[in-house]
Amino acid sequence: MATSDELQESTTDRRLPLYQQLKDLFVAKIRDGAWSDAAPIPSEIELAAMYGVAPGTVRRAIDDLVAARLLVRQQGRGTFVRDVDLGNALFRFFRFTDAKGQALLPSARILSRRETEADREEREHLALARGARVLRLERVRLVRDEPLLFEKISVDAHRFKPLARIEPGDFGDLLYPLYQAACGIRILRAVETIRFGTASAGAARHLRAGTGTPVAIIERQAFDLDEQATEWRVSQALASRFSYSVELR
Amino acid sequence: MATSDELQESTTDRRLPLYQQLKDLFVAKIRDGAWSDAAPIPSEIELAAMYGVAPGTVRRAIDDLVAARLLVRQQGRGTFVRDVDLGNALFRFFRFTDAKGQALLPSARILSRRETEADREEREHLALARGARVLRLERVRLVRDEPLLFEKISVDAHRFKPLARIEPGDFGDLLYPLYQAACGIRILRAVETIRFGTASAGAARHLRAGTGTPVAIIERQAFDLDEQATEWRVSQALASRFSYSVELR
DNA sequence: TAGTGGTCTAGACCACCGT
DNA sequence: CGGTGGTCTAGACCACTAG
Repeated sequence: MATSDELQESTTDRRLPLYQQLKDLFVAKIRDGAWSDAAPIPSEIELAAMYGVAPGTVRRAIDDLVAARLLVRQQGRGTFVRDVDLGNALFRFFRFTDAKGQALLPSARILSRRETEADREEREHLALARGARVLRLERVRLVRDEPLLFEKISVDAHRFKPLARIEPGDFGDLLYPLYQAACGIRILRAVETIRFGTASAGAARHLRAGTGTPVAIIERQAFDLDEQATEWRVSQALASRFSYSVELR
Repeated sequence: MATSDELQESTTDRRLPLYQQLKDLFVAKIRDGAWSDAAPIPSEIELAAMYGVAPGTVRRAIDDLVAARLLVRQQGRGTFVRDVDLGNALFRFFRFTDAKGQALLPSARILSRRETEADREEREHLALARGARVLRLERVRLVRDEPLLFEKISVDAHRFKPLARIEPGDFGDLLYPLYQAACGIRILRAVETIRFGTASAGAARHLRAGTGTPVAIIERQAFDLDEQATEWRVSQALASRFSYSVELR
């Protein structure tokens, strides 16, 4: 059972505002799985009593984590750890659309999985040391059984060790829910860069086109809830069928 | 001088939470220019007294408008209407990068300005009635004096009437600050769609390339602070030099 | 009906800014 | 120094959910 000393004993910086310390503590609970999405987290009044702070202070911390998409409130029911699977998790990062701008619903097939030493580019984009090992995936994504996207995905082999023990056929269509379920890693944010080029031999084969066919190249660096660079992805899509939609705020 | 009756008399729905009504009222003040970026808005305590609510309620409303990028707080100084010009206004919507992913700093040159009847596409993307008139701009954006982007921009001629009286040479490099200064219209949000095609005759000429040269086509629909579709923009960029970066959350 | 989050109040004290 | 926003407290009552 948590006590009112837990805040004092935790590693959070005591010079920070109380609600910040609470946030750090709550994020740790989510990361470590102490709070799961199975049941509501303790009520605001309980949390206030646990940590010896006013309910308004707890509320402020929870507000921030709701804004950061880590928690969801449900009036009358409680506050829950956000389920990554839930709702439109797909369309948060998958921005491909048809010619009319309508979102596409893709499926996925893993082509290969291999552990190897990280190359220079991977070390750079995953903040790894020389000699570190990565897990590399190749994947196609299909819409109505037509290949739309060829992806090369790299992650830190050490952090993603559980992934080596799961059959690629059981990965499912979405990797981020898998990362969370199998490795306890939550992707919160990503940066994508789009440019145009010509298809590599591998991409061309899997996209059923000739080498040198025009493609859109999408590079993605994804970050987890500790802001650590966690996944590096380079995708190719046939330029002739490429359409990508994004909201700027 | 505002009185405590102003909330009751305003058009905001009185069934809404108080802080929501305050937000609506504050947004109206910003839209109408009653609050400008020249001086701080009234202090939280003053606002609470003006409208007969608790300071915490005012604070909640201001918090939301800060999150929506309409206001900025400055501890010890006051709260200010956000200056669109300020800081990185450019890079909020301009997502073009060099080959290394570094943001590019473009200038702009207006090529033409013309008022005409809206075509079907413009009516659709600007929510205009048949027969409505639009102001059409053509523009090139340059990086180090090299043309990077050819843009066709359409806005409601009626709402943007002041723009017809300003010399295009005086428009400056950024349109959204101009929209605000000249027309009191603030762009808050935009949706962009990227695809791949071949250059139109006009675009090719201004990008110094042949007709049919591969280009990236970027369509943008921009919305103002009332969520009204306000600007419709179709841009073309040489595919060979196109690079576009965006953060997904 | 009991318990949850949602709204709102009415203060206190602190950190920061300009004068 | 006085005034601003930043943090924090300690309640009240309402709206919603589940049993």
